[in-house]
Order: sequence, then structure tokens, then C-alpha cells
Amino acid sequence: MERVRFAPSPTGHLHIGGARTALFNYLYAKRTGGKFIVRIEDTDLNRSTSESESAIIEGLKWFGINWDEGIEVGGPDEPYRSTERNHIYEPYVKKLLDEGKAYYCYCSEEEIEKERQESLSKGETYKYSGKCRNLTEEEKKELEAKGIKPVVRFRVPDDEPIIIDDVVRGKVEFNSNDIGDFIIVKSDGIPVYNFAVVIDDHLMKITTVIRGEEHLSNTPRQILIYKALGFDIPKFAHVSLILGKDRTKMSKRHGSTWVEQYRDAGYLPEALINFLALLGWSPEGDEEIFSLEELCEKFSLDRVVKNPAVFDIDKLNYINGIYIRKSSIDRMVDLCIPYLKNAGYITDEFAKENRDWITLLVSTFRERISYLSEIVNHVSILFNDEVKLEDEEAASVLKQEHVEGLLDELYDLVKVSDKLDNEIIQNIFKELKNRTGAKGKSLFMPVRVALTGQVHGAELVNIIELLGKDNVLKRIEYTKKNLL
RNA sequence: GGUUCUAUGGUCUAGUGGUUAGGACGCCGCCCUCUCACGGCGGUAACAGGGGUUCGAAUCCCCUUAGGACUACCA
Repeated sequence: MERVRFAPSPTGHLHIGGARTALFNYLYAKRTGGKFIVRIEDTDLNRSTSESESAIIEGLKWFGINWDEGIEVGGPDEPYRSTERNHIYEPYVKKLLDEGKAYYCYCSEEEIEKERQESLSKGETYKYSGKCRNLTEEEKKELEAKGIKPVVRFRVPDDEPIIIDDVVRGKVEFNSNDIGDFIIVKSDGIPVYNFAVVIDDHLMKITTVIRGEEHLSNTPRQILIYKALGFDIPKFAHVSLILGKDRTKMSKRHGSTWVEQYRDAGYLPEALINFLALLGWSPEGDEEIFSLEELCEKFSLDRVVKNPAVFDIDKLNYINGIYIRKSSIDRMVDLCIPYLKNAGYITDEFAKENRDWITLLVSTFRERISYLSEIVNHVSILFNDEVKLEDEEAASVLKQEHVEGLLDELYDLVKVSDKLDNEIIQNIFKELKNRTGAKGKSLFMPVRVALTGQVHGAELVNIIELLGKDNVLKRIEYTKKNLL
């Protein structure tokens, strides 16, 4: 059975790239009937925070990506946070030390940094000198007496080819000569990520490691550890990165990079998932719109491409728009209310008492937005009491000769009806047409401009219904007085 | 600099030796329509360059170029 995992380090929000990695792992597990594990790799004490841990977990939950074993849900390999697994790593470090496959190193960071700078200035690649490789017991005692806390370094074997048979990239070959003895346990006794992942993945019986390409160059180090410990090496699948418009790794400079930011802007989780799935993976047919369930059935690592993908917000907007339009109106209303509230257009109380009105508003405007927060831009025309002419074109519509008479008739018609609903408004337009002889554009446009100040916009009948009788009358008065 | 990955329209991609190089986003046009949007239809646009291999290369090999990742007591 396949066992895969997502092992984020809690040093920030759930990044869009991390989300895709998690998604691919999840989809692969579902597709193969395997298990998906979520583990927190918090070996970096300085940068890890519990806030980001929960942010990441919340992000996954928001997507509807759940896991079979791991943090919060538990499982056979508890705990699922590496800082709590120190006692688990210890024996493996000891084993390596005892077998001479690792050794204590007392070099100071300053010393190492100096060596690094030197080789850098000479244009060489830095490799640890191996100075502490063969320290005698006496020398170690002496160094320790000075109070130096050693790190543990892995003794990298000479001239050993390391071949990764990557599921998505094919064979990738490294040579151990290019790798210096690297640190596996920091001086504070905490193992370094590269070491902890190996132990964790092994103990959790991970069969396929699906992760971002940024880890590809770490993989030889990890394979060396697998070999030294006599562990079976899992399959690796390195998925290429998501790039910004300038083709560098997506970062803050490129705009929103956290899933939280997309959620807040009003992107739907299923849309983001659909979009992310299409970044680096493609389905077999021409169809592109898939639910999470459908993706679970279709996903396959064979169809993951090697080349990096540029994050295209236009396409995301397109996909999100599709989901906004096809979701239940009730859900959209619930999701839009916070934006309307935030903009100061409605209150909680109003929302409770006027659900039908908000429903009409959302269904009127949802076909013109690509993300939910955009709705506030469109509805502003309903809430400003004064009609503002948008441009010259709008002004010229009102300058037509028949407009004043048209507005007078409209005023009368609205005034005598006790309420305005869709049918009544339709009838008012019919009657208006009879009385004035105006039809089509010359009938509707002046009304639209008189009421909204714009020559374009949503279904006019809906706008009138949303405005309501009083507002319509007020606006006609205002327009006649100020804009004609 | 070193190690390593990548290369089909502006973007995401299909394609695994013989295709009029397919789809999607974007853009443009038409239709629908009071307008805009939605929707429908149509169009625009690509195999980075150079060498091979082959009867035949987007597809296989090499070089060049361009871009990316890594190069920490970070992950």
C-alpha cells in the first residue's frame, strides 16, 4: 500500500506551492487507495511557531484535504511533530556514531564561515574540510572541557555515485565527492531536517516522497543516510516549482502567495484546488473543471510534468468565476455577507432580516465577479444616494430630448405602484414604452443612467428591484434636478 | 562559481519518430442583449538556436543559449 506524506515546517503560512504539494500527495493517496500522513517538521526552533502550524493545518482543512494519520488526528507513529520525536532520533545518531559513519565536530560557526568565504573567493565550491573527522578521545575531551558543544557530522563516503530514480524527473545522478560532511545534529542536540525526515519517513513507512523540486539537491544527502542506516529507500517524486510572472520562485513580490490571502479575497477552495491541480499536472481529455473527488479518480504521477509553471492569476480568476456561478446561491450569499459588511453596506442585523434582498443582490452580481470581494465594487451604485455620472457617454444619454418626459412618466408609474417586484417592473417598462413611444436602447439606457449614473451594468430590472420604490423615486428626483 | 533541473503560442498544457501540432486562459471578432458581464460561436498565436541519428524529427543524441533550484548548526 502506498503511504505518502506532507511534512511542512511551520515557519510561515501555507504557501501556494506547499498547498499544491499537499494536494498532489493527497490525490495520489486517494487514487492509489493509500494513506496520507501530515507531519510537522519543526526542527528549526528559531523559526517554527505554533501560529504557523495552525495556519497550515487550517489551510489544509479549508481545502477539504484531510489526512489519515498525523498531527491532530493521531496514528501509529505518534508524535507527529519532530521536536517531540527527539528520543526517537537519538538511537540512530548513536548507531551512526558507533559505526564511525558520523562524528563529532567542534569547529565553530565562525571558523566554518571563514573557510566558506575563502573557498568562495577562490571560486571553489565549499566543502567541509573534514578537520574533526579523526579526533582522538583525548582531543575530544579537551575540546569539550573548553565548553564547546559539538555538532554531529555525517561522514560522506568517497566517490560514490548516488542515483535518484525520480518518478517525475527520471534518473538524476550525483556524486558524493560534491558533498561535504554535513551536519545531522545541531549543537543544541536537535537533528537537522535532512536527518529527521529520513528517520521519520522510514519509521512512518513512507513509500513515495512527493515534494517540491527545491528538495532535489537535498536528496543525495538523505539517500546517504538511508544507506548508512540500512533503510529501504523510498521512491521520490520531485514536483517542479510554481513561479511568479518573472519566472522566479513565487514569493511576496509576486503578490499573494499564501492560500489565506486567496481565501480572504474570496477565492473558493474548490476553485483553487482545481487551478493548482492543473499546474504541473494535466488530465487526459480536454475537460479542465474538476471537483476534488473527480481529481482523486483522475490524478496520476505519470502525468505530472517536469517543467516549472508560472502562476497565472487570469486563469485562476476564470476558474473561480465558474465555481462562483455554479455554486448554490445560498452558499454564495453566506460567503458574500462578510464582504458587504466590511464595506459598511450592511450590518449583521440587516443581513438576518433581509436575506431575500441579499440573495437577489448576490445572484444579480455574481456573474460579473471572479472573486467574492469584488462584489463590493459592483454594488456600490446601490448605496450611494447621489447619482454620479460615470463619464461623458453617460451624460450624453441624459441629454437626449425625450429623457425628461420619460423620467416623469417613470416617476408616476413607480409612485402609483405599492411595491416593486420583477413582474411589476416589467409591466412598468411596458407601460412606459406605450406612453412615450421609446423602446429598446432609448427606453432602457436613460433609466439606467438616471438611476446608476453608468451606461453599463447588471440587469436593470434587478437593479430597480434592489433599489426599491423609495430610492428609485429619490434618484429620479435627484437626476432631474441635478443632471438634466 | 559549483552541483543539478528545465525548455511547445504571452500563460497552463496535449503530444513519446510520420498530426493541417490539439485543448484551456488571455486577447480580438460575431451572436445573445438596453449596456456591461455571463453564455455560445469563430479567430489570433508555439515546437529557443545549431549540429547530428533517421527515408522521416516537437519527439532520440550532442553543443549553445536562456531560465530555475540548491549551495546554512533553514526547510
